[in-house]
Amino acid sequence: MPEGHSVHRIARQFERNVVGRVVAASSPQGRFVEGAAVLDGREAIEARAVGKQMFLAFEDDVWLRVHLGMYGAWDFAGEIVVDPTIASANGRMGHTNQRGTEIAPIYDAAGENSLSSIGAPRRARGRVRMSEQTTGLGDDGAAEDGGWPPPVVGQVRLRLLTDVTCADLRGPTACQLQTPEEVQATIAKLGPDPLVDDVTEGEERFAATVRRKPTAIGLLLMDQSVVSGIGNVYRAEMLFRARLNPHTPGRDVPEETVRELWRDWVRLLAIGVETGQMMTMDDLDPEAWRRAMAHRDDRHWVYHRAGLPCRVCGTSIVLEEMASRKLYWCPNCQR
DNA sequence: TTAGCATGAAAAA
DNA sequence: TTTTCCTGCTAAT
Repeated sequence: MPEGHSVHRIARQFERNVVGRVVAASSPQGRFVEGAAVLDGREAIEARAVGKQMFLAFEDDVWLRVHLGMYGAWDFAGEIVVDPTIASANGRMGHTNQRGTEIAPIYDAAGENSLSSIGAPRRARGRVRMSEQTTGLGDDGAAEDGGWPPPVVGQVRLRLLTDVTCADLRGPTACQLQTPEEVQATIAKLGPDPLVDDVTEGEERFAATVRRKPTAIGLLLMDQSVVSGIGNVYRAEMLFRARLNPHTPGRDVPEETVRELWRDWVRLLAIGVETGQMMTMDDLDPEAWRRAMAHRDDRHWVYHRAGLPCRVCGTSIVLEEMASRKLYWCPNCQR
């Protein structure tokens, strides 16, 4: 259930482990057999993330578009080259066994192969390891548990196998092949992404869009055509950080506040990509931060805190449905 | 064993 | 605005 930061990390993972290699593609689940057949035997050329979507380019202008939706996840196994920023993230956390980390080796029953999952928190357990040079990879012929390739577990829509890395995709909302033109069309529909677009131009686009809409800002932040990558957690947290009432029509939000929202997203996304965590209480002092991170439910200002006292004013955090998604906010701080 | 839930979005109405 | 789809975890039974 990734928001934008996770998708950028996934793309980074593909760049390090899959791009530049020929893949063996298959659809163990059977629901992407034709697409897998097209990809099979092609070299991956490029990985690109825009908002919550990832695009993987292969030889001969064949592109794979993946949107994980709420349930999707990529599981990596084998010799996984982990981005060095993960080390700094872990160092900052000060934990070796935290929950909620997006890249976490998981050991199978044999205790040999390591698996790493990015995307859904359901896989986010186990120890974070800095050096991912995995042991236990059998020779090419080995097909037993703990061997190579790893056994298929559960519903795997698409498996991309290189000589040393296995990437399994499960539960995506979208998984399709596209032409370069179709990729461009998909991207054209998306609002600015701070890690894709020039941040100054992005700010102008975002501000111009928001300032002419009568729609509630709480809806606009979730609208991927307005701004890319923000999901339900970041929405709630950003509105609180801006002390902004979610129901305020976009056109009524002061210009400077709109721009500050964009700059906050630029900041939060960068932190999220670097750490793999949705750090929205980044202004806490180190000790408070340590305490907050020790408990999964202490990480947010308002998200998932319905009925609990606001961290700033003590008012009970409100939970309401907005466009059939849960919205958390403080009616006192966010006027 | 089952029901309910989740960091999403497109189609249907 | 409501329904539908995608998957797996967890609390309740």
